[in-house]
Amino acid sequence: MLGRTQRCSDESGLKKGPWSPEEDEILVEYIERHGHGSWSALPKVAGLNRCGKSCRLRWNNYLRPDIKRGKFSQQEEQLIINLHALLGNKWAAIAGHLPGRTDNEIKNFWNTHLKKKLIQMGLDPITHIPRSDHQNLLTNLQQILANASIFSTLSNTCDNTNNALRLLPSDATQLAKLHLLHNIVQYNPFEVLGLNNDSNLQSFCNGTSIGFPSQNQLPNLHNFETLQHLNGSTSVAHTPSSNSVLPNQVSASPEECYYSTVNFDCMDVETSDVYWKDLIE
DNA sequence: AATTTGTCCAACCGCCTTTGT
DNA sequence: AACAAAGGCGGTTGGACAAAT
Repeated sequence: MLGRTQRCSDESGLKKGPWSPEEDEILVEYIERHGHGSWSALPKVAGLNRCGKSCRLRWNNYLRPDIKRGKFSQQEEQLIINLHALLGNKWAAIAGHLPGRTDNEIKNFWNTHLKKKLIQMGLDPITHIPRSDHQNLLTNLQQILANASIFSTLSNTCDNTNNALRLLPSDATQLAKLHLLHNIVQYNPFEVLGLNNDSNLQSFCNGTSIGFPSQNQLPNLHNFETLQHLNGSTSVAHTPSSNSVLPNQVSASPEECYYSTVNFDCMDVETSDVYWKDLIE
């Protein structure tokens, strides 16, 4: 409805722009004493020449006592990337999982740091999957092969009690190849290869299908069940191939964790299966 | 030293949703 | 059910500052 929300700028004489220390003091003092109550009424009763919306923003993004300041930690960075892969640009929802951080702060951090980081890694910052345009194909290839190398190293040095995370070097290479194939054809490679049902996949794994690797050359697809399950059970708009077996989450730092299956091992309790399941439900 | 370019982030804008009448 | 007001959210902007030329 046109004009339903009165804009701050429409209200004559109300101050705009940066807040002065005096204004901050008035706002903080008022809210500490009375709570914010109705934001639209607050400026008048508190004695501020601002619109309510501006006061709410100032309080929520800057003056609130529980706001955490300073650099984002590696864990926070990782969490933002993973949450963004699941939720997209739902900054408020993402902020809900990072105590002390505001949606504005996270949004700014994403736009100035994380987005560029993903692009540098050859990943689409919206979908979190490798970019498939021609300009990025070679970058992708290099990236994927590098990933394969580090992934296999990581797999072999991982905690031996976690068998699900152990991959042979050839598995990692094979995974990289599949990943690349996925990029090129822009479809789920298992679908393209006719491996999207159990019996075909079984024959693929047994090496009875023509021209493809035998069982011991395949990555342990079981590792991706969690993500596959999550992708399949949500309507997240940013998951172009919802039944893809390839993970679409990336680590905050390439040198640390390459795929989310490994990330689960690197991250704290918040990244457990139950956590993610609850999150998207 | 002066100018240009790039980066960061607080704050604004406009749209959508929720709530109250 | 219809409407209006308020709250909430995501996209964008513009000014301050730093780095590069």
